[in-house]
Amino acid sequence: MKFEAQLLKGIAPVVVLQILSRGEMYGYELGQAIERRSGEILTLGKGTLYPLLYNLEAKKLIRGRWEKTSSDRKRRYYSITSKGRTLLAEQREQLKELNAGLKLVFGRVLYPA
Amino acid sequence: MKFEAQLLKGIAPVVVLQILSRGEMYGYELGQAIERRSGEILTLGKGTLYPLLYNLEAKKLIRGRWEKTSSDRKRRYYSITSKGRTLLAEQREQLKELNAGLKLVFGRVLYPA
DNA sequence: ATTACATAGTTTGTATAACATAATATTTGG
DNA sequence: CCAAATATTATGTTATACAAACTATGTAAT
Repeated sequence: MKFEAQLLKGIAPVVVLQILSRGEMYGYELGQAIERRSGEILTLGKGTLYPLLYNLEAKKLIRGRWEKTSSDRKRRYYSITSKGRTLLAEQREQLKELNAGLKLVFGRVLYPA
Repeated sequence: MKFEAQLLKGIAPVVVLQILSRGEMYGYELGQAIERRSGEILTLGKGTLYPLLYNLEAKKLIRGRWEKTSSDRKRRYYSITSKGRTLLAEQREQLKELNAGLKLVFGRVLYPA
């Protein structure tokens, strides 16, 4: 689906960026937050979430730092970068457009009056 | 993203089923219809659309038949099956749910009051 | 008439998203 | 002490969506 498909397949990264835009978080916490903040509708398996985080970090959209809790429990905290914020803003625009397109196709069925 | 991801990656099939639910169409026509009915927002490349149609037909969600126009121009017309309608109804429900989840995550940013 | 463009469909190869699963290791509750 | 929850890493699989190349016909313009 043209550039919109990129967004569709890329819905997970946008959600991650959106959640991180509110503040720093570590992977496991982020996974929980996605579930909680979406009303238990969105869920990212760890096999999806962690590789995604590595990928976003490699692209410099987020930045990670290690922290040790009481006695050696290691956590990697991620925060969104300015590059990440820029992309997030763009993707939200595209999400809006996609929404408009779906609304046209599915009409009242999907978006009741 | 759990079962929702299936839907996300599977947005193309749902769109195809939705459009076909209004009446029979052939591949090329369907491609045009998707663009037109989505306000030029959604686009399926032929490298995506045709293989998708073969796949949907193999799953008996749509049914195809050949037709020849004036002088040997061949077209394959597709219509949705009852199995396809059942799936479409289910997927629309999931699309609705997904929408609810995204609304919670992105709030006013994406869905202005 | 020839060129060019739109129509119509098939096929191949590629990138990568999302997933399940297994492995490793720590913390907390019963 | 054992089980469950926490926390991260790594491997392998499936399927999407895509571009691009290919075949072929219909039509409009030059």
